[in-house]
Amino acid sequence: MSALFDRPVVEVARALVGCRLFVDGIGGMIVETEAYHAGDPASHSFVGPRPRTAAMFGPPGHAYVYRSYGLHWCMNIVGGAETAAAVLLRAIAPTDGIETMIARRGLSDPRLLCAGPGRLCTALGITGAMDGLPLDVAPFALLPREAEPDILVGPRIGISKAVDEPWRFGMKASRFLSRGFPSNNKAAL
DNA sequence: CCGCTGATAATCT
DNA sequence: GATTATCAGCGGA
Repeated sequence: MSALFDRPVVEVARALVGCRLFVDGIGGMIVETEAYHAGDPASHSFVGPRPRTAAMFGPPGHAYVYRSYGLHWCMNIVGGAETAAAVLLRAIAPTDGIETMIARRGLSDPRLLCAGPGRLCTALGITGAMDGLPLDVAPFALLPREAEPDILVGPRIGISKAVDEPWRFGMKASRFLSRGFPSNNKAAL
């Protein structure tokens, strides 16, 4: 498939920063990601295939959508050289359909519309009904980035295993990150 | 700015 | 019964 996904998932996560994602034309630029795969104790795919995680074991370029803490949806882009690899979308810089996002989110601060995995799914209208769907077919659209941005690197957020792996990536110039990065970010890789 | 807490349901022990 | 790849609201520093 796409050469984008034919590399270690950590590199896929880095390469997705700056790409653009739309659902029914609503979305913006991906500015924060995290990498997971089947050899990673923090990954949903670590314990092998389950009904919930079937999409992670499916083809690259598809969505893996799951419910988090009982109330939020979170979306991954499946892909990477490892088994059952996927990239969690943690933040998007909104560009298109901002009025719709404001209505769905119930607030107008543009910096908080898509700053977090649950928030961006609400803003873009992503639900479990989209689990497993291909991202190159409507309602989805995934566009390559135009230039390689400066990237921030840090440990992943909200996990209790493999907490020191520097597999979280962010766009340095973005004001739309879900949280800050460690100040001494050496582009480890 | 920071930390605490409740909400809520699939999955696991 | 406990845990979880979270968020919003609150109160205190």
